[in-house]
Amino acid sequence: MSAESGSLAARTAIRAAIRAVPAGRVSSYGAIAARAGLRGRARLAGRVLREGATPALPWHRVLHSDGRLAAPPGTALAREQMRRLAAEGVPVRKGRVAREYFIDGGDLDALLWRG
DNA sequence: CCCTGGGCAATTA
DNA sequence: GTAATTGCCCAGG
Repeated sequence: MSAESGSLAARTAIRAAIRAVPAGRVSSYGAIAARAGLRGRARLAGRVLREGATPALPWHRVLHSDGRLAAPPGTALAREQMRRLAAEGVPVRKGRVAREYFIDGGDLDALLWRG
């Protein structure tokens, strides 16, 4: 059975994974997708955030594996993301967040942050 | 140590 | 076939 049989199920799992990220911590698309059981579908996670961004969905806690913001600097979106992260105690320097703030420790191999 | 550029692999709508 | 809020590699300064 292909896990993609239900894109809806995949999106639901991704949303749950994002909501599982506590304030003051961030995660990457890859980690979110893996956490949702969709290892290797980081892109799907990004699309879910972009298409299904809801107030209850902490999209601002999802960044690139490098720690950079998902949106390019200069955009209202990036500004909002940096602003929210800083409000939670996550300093953003040059549109980038320190790896120590990543819930996965900065390694997709060591993710399993499902604690 | 930090940053920039370009390219490639895989998946979904 | 195209585009997308990806991830990782290499090289240079």
